[in-house]
Amino acid sequence: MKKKRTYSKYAYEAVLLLGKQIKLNRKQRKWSEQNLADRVGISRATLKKIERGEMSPSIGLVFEAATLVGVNLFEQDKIPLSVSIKQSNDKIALLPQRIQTKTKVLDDDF
Amino acid sequence: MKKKRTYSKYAYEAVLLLGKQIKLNRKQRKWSEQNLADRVGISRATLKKIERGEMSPSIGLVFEAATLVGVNLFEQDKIPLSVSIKQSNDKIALLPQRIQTKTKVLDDDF
DNA sequence: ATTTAATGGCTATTATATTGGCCAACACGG
DNA sequence: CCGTGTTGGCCAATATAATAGCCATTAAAT
Repeated sequence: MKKKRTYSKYAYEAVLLLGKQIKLNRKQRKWSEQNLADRVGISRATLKKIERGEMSPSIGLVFEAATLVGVNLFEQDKIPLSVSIKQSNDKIALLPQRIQTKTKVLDDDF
Repeated sequence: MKKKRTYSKYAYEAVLLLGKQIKLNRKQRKWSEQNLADRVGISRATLKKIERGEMSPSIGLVFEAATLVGVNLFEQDKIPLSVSIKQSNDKIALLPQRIQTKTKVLDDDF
């Protein structure tokens, strides 16, 4: 029995778009599925899932495929990813390290 | 025995950046790990892998988490993803449906 | 028209992700 | 300072992804 998982429409579309972009770039480079799969180090079956926009493949494999065909993740162009990572780290450091939930029942003990 | 897989530096950084952004946005919303994990419908352990930037989680779960905390995938802002998907489709349609590899040995049979 | 290889779909097997649970450390608010 | 809940790490069990391999179809090149 399969566990059915639900995703938001936006997530579905984002994964699908990424897959399409990979397929497009692969074709523009005139690489066959098998060719790209070999470069990424995965099976052709998995690559097909990726290009089809399925939710199951690991993000590492998807991003690696995207990288190899030259799809711009984050379209930052200007800023290197390493810099963006550092910026995120800095912002995170400014926030409290732990979240506080007020589970405290104030006067709800009716 | 584990199979070791290699990824390009860019892919590593892209996954890591996405994880950082998710963590940052989660904290800005004052959601605990458990809170976000519940919303996504995954375990806290998996969410931690996502925020740590590990390559193994499925792209569906990562993108769903990103979506729920409001991380802009593709930062397109202007164009809806559905439109971008269509554009990709159109471009793909213009390309030959199959790739041709010239395996033909022309005069290399020395 | 013929040949070659790319693509799509399927299955069984193996590898790996995901889970749930537990523990320890500690940050935050009272 | 105390209590509570967050966070981080680890493990065994289970669910699922990834693989290899095969077959059928058909686009592309000769």
